[in-house]
Amino acid sequence: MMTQETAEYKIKEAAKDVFMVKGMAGARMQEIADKAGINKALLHYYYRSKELLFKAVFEGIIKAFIPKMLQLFTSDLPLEAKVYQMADKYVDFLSEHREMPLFILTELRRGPLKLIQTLNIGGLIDLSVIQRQIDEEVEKGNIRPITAPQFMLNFVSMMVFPFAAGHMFTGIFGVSEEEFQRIMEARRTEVPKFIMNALRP
Amino acid sequence: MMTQETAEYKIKEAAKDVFMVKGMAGARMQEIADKAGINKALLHYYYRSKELLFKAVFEGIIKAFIPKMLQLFTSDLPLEAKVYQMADKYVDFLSEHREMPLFILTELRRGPLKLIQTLNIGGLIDLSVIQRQIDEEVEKGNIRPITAPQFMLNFVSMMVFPFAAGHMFTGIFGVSEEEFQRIMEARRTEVPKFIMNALRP
DNA sequence: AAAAAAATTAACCAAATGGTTAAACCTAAT
DNA sequence: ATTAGGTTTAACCATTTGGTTAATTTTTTT
Repeated sequence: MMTQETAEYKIKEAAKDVFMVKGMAGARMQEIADKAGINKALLHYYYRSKELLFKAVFEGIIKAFIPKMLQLFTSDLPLEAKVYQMADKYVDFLSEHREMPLFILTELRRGPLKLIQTLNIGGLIDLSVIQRQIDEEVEKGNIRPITAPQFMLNFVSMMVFPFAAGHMFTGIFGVSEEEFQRIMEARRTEVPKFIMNALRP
Repeated sequence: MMTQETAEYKIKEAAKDVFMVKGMAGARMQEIADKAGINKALLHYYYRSKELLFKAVFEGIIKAFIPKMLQLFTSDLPLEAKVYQMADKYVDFLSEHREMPLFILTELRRGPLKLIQTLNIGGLIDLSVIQRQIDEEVEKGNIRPITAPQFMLNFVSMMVFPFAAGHMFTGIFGVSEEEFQRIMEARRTEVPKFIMNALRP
């Protein structure tokens, strides 16, 4: 069944596509209109300006993606399970939306930090939850100590960066598309294993 | 002592600054001219077009950065030493040029893959060198097996991503600028340790 | 010092681009 | 059928932007 064939929806989808690979600055309203199969004026009818359209798209993406992840992170699953589940979700999501990471990172550089801060997720992701969890495991002698920020950075880096660097990776190392996908798929379990190994006392 | 106060040089420096944070699409020739303290026409006098100017800048950056790294990677230092030295170089370089990663990644997405391939570094970085090195250590019982691509991805991810995501990181977790720097500095040794731990049999 | 060459600028130009307007077109209520 | 409201479009408009030109200034050569 078709998902909302309304013009407004088609515009937003087209905009998402274009913004995603060209970025705000590189995107052209005309291209979005073409891709949506409608007139350029209609863009402005539904979304007043490029800025607003972008904001709508960006907000949607951020809202759908980041909170889910961060919330999982601060859940109270056991550390190891959490790592495995998160990796799973990351690979699922990012395989589907490969240019999301690069898009978010680039656009975050110029402004919408306010947005992200306004967006409930801002400022106050509680790293202390993870830190406590780590400390507990350390106490029990299950893992060696690590600070929450370093832990987070390591994990998120290994999950997200390969997708952000996909082009470079395939380009420089001459890795084929299929092989790239296979490698990413493997990371679903390889990264958690890698991390848990690293944490062994 | 002043480094080359010639107009041509000042232009390239200004261009580097502007391109670096705004990207090719977002950069404005006027802004570059202003920043260089010269007339806009002079940009075209030295570098014919925006595209050419960008290419000059981009090429310079890529040429200075990537090959050095990759070459170190394929050197025949012992694996552990290599990891430590690379991490060192990464932190040195990226602390100095924080927006380099994001810049390269974004711009690589739209075209200059040819450039990177032309640029000797392309296509044929020999992962087999590392793979062999890994295999040797495995043979000796020093580390557990891992494929070279996964190893590379893990390492490069942990080194580069935090810089690419600097804005997001400080924004979302409310980490201060100084703290961010301290954390990055710590990674100079934390990441190598983390990796070597993970590889312990 | 004069001439030649190189560097630099102010004033323009054409194309691209975000945005607007007024008219046409549908669709649902009256 | 007519009207009213929302939807869609073609044609425009103003601004921005990369790029050019012709003249001026500075530097180098003779």
